Amino acid sequence: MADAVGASVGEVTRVDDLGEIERASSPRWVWWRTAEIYPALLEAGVRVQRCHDLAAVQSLLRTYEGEPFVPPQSALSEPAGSGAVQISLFTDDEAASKPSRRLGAGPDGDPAMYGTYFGLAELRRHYAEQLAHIARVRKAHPGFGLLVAAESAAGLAAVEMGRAGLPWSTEIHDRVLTDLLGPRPQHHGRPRKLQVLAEEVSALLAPEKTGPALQVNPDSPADVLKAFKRQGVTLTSTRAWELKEVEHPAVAPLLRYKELARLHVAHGWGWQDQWVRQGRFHAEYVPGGVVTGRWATSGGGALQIPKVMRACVVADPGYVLVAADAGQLEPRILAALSADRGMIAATADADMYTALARQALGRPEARNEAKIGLLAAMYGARANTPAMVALKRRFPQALDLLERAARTGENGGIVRSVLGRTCPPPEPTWQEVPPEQALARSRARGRFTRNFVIQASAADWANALVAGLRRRLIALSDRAELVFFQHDEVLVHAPAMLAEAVVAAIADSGAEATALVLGDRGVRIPLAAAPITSYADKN
DNA sequence: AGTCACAGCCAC
DNA sequence: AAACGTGGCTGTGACT
Repeated sequence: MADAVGASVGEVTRVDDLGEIERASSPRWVWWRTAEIYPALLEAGVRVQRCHDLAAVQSLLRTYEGEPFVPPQSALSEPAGSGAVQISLFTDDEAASKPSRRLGAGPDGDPAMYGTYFGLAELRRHYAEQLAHIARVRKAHPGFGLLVAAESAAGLAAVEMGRAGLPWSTEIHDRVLTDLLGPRPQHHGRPRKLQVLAEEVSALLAPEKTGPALQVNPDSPADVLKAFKRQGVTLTSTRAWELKEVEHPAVAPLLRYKELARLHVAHGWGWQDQWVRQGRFHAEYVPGGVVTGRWATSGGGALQIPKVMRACVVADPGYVLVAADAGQLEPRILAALSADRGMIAATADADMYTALARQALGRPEARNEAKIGLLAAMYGARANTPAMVALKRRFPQALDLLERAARTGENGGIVRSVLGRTCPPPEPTWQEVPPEQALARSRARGRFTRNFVIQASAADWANALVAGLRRRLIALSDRAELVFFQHDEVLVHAPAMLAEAVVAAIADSGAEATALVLGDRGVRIPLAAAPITSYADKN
């Protein structure tokens, strides 16, 4: 693989030379898409400190500046403090979908060594154009430069995380699955305990027939609805919360079946075969994969690991996992964005919801009402609970920010995160529907923009956290690795003797993210890091 | 045999 | 308690 990346145009730049340059000056490498280039560099042993991901930045700029310009896959580096641009170019024959010219055979006549002659000048022009655009955007949104840097850093962190993998004990995983489901079935098919539950459900819903074949397939909502109907129970869906309201002997085994079936199909042995190798769960992370700037994953479902499966995440012998999450990140972000003095004061409390309950409802024990009320306000609930009314009275500025974001969306406008990420505009034809649907669409758009300002700003903060933590971990040790990141929490796998240093690195990164993203607004975002052996031990 | 919308549940 | 934001993923069932 290393050979496939060491092509040249003009002056020769081999991957070894790239490593030399990186070690000597740690330039900001400029390239088209981190996910396409960086894995090969890591494979060749080159870890990069900084980059500018043109594709990622392009998508940040898209809602500010016209149509995207799509350059070929290439890379160049701009050494710090120098006007000269060192050029290297590496690509492989996956670039064949774009116009390319073969540069020559590799060491063994390997035809995989391709490159593009025309790409570099355009790439440099594109970079220059982006810098100019960024400078313009920064005049209105001073944080935008930070957003660009954090987004690019997140891309590097994501590739490194996917490569390192999350420590995953297949032994514990097998044990958890066997305890819950019975032994692994020989071929595919239901494990024993699932099969027993399925037969029980079927017998209770269709008692008139018996036999090896199921009369009711619990995986089929239509089947289940029909069966309940025959029993005189009318349901509008087979959702768990609706089934819980029903008194029928089949409900309990059906709910248990659904719970276990979910684990089996989504995180069972098949999942393990596909995604876990040599004790590591390797997922592919996609920073900015969500419109709000949150990360997504493609394959493996790393951002939806069920809580019961966290027991499978264990540190290697002699290592620890240092876990940290930002408690109640989104309401703290709301306090900062709105500069609501009462709500900012509440962020001093480790449990912000108790502080909100005390201030708005006069009862700290009403914590849960306050929590639900505020989350509902941030998500755009249709119903107005008493707690929401009380919150609005006590924290008018904060709730008003949400209302204004909603109005903007309802009117077809766009909103931005604190650092200047914009939400996508509505489709031009979004209101070309009957009037009653137009209103529903407008409301839905309002809920989206209402939530966007919070979720996207929280993602800004989290990306700044990841960028700072990555920088500190590189300085600390190659053996302290970021192995998991999920919206507002991080997991670092490190030698036990580095535990305290990692704890400090996380705390410092959190404080830095808060200062950089939210400025000096007096908002506190607690980020308590603690070394653990198993992810199940967190909190 | 592939594609797609939908239902439902997992995470935050 | 009810179904209100962002996603990924899987089986079903209708379709080509």
